[in-house]
Amino acid sequence: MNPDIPEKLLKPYDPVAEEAGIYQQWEASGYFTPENMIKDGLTASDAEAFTIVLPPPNVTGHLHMGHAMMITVEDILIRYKRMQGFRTLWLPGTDHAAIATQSKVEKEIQKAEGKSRHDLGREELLKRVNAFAQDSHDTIVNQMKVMGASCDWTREAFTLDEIRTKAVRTVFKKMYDDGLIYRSHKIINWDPKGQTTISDDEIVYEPRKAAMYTFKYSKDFPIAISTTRPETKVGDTAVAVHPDDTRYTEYVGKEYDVVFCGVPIHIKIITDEAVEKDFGTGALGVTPAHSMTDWEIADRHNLPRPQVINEYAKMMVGDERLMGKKVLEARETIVSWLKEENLIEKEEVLDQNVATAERTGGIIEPLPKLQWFIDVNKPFTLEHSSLETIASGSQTTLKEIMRATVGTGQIDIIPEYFTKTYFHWIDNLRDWCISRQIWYGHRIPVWYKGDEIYAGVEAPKNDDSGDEWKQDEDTLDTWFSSGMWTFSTMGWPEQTEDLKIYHPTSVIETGPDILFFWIARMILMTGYVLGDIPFKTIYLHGLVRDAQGKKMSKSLGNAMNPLDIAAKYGADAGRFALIAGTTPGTDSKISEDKIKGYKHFANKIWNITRFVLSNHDEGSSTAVLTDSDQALLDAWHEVAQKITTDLDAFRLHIAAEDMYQYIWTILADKILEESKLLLASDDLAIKHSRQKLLLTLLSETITVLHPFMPFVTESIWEILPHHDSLLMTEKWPTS
RNA sequence: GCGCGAUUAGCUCAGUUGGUAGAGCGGCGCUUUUACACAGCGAAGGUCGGGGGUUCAAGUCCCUCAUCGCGCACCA
Repeated sequence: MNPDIPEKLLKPYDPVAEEAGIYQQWEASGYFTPENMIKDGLTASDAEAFTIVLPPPNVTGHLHMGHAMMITVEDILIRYKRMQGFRTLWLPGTDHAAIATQSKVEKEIQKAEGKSRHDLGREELLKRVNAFAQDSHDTIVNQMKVMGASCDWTREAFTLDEIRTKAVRTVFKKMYDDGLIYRSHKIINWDPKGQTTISDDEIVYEPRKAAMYTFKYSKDFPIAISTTRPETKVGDTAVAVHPDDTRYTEYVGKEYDVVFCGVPIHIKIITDEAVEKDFGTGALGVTPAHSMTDWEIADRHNLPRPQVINEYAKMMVGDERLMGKKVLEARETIVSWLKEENLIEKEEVLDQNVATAERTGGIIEPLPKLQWFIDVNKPFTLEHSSLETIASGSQTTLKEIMRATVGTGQIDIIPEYFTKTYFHWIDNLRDWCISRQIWYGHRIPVWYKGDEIYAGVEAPKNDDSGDEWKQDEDTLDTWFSSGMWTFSTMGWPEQTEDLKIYHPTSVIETGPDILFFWIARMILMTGYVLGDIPFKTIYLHGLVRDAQGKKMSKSLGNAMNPLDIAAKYGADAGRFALIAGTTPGTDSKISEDKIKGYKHFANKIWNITRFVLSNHDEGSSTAVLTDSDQALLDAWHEVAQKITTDLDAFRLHIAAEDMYQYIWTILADKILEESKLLLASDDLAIKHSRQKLLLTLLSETITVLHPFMPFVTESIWEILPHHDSLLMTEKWPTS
């Protein structure tokens, strides 16, 4: 045995013993920061930039396998491009995640101390949330390092820090001045559990059985209506029928006064296209204040919109039977009243989707409220535009910006078929409600004094009049600040070098579940603020499911922690398992068996190294390859070229598979096996040629494998002869 | 209701522009041979969901049906 072989190479590969030390070396080198690569001549100073901003994980706890997938894909792309000589920046950060974080902390406090946020007060609650967020942040950063993420930690950002706050306020003011942000009293999605408004996208529909009652408001009322929510009927101001529905023509335009369970209501019979003739009786009891569709009908017919349900989902009209009752109790009361009065014509059970709040699970109660909105359809002038289909100085809308940039070659979505889903969403997009009645987040930068309103980056100065400016109590939807992530992370509104060099970013990589929440909003924000795209390619990975195909979740107890995987099988094995056999946009299953298989792969490479090094002679370095050895090297180069092509086309899974195949079945099973004979040859030319070939193949294969399995490859690199530098900064072997 | 995806070996999945079906895991048999039993060698295993069409040629393109999943809309 060659005496130069390090002790550790004689044993099976031990990832746990290697990985932490390797990461420290990388970090200490400073080469995650592209400027340091340039300073040391490892990247050309005029190299083209390649940038990814990390989708900031929510500071709500720790990372799960979905994050692990995201980090793996991004780190592969980043390490690949860095080795190819690009000026490569991976910019990390975390998201304060407003409602998600606050509701999590509120739950914990409620559980541990039995206190609500109102018992604590704004200041104390924020203190607690901040402490929790800091804790989560530290956990998350540690997890990312364990996974080998080569991000530039010197540039780390937080959606709620000082620089990002300035960016948020600057954009808010600009939109406000352009009339794109407006305050209006209109119907919104109210979450009675979280005591806040939420946007349409934060609603999750849950299928349920519901009783639908068909009845008349009173014995004398001519038309029967159907509803699953009789308690809202005290807020009705009209009955609408389809204009083509001849059954009710004689009543259209007439008005009726009735007393409905003690509440006097005034009903006008109207026609509206929104009504479906075939549903129920074909007549719709219009409750403007508590139904989105009905609100719009009321708009068209100028109907009154009395609010009858309050923010606690309790009745706010009627006598003692209704007033102050929860909606479900009120429903029972009204149903029994209808029965007593003999007004019910039909009672049936139907399937219905109940709107619930994504974060709290509360049942959404649509009600009118004074809130802030972004107008997605209002024309404005886009002063400076780099967008291909919108000229500088021309009129456009936010919706148009979102539409014009995708699918035109400026922004590509991978997989491509998600482009359709994206457009479908835009077609149905309504104004975006951005105010939230929670405390953790960016407070709305608007101040009030009497009838005066001031929107600005800083609070207005108080004068001597004694009246003080008061800031709006609400905070902004968390996606308002994450929508600015690609440029707020680079220091905007300052005109920084980073913005010039690294923006627009190259790739955004995330799950399809936040295509609308986040991706679309980044396109909106960046188009509006910079007149540019935020990224060129959207890479959507699929959901990571457990071995049975179930969604991983804490409550199911099937969640895997990336840290446990790394401790058991090594981060490399976990990374490889997340890529191999998966395809963008498609859900994948992962099991410990699969990960174990790739731990074996890491060990295989380790053993190949042992064989190559223990058969190596220094004298071989100047050897000339024999024709057959040269042919083997050429064959590898073809494989490497194909892997390069696949990486460029974001076919990471194919590249990974080819790498695995080549190393195991070609390099180990064939080349190493036949080498045993050749290395025993007395012909030094043959022997040295083979030695040189083996060392070359080993160096080059671990170089190409490095983006996928950075730890084991770096570990091997440092024990190969003549290598003082880090593999991480090595040049990619193909053009 | 509209749209999107999936359906390939026992299991998990690849298969880029149409050119004689692939991998991993598992199972089976053999092998302790200058790396590796976290291994090697070998064989087995698929009418690529059903049906129809285009083509010299279809897992791949078109139509249709079925099952599963997802998104959007409706949700009176």
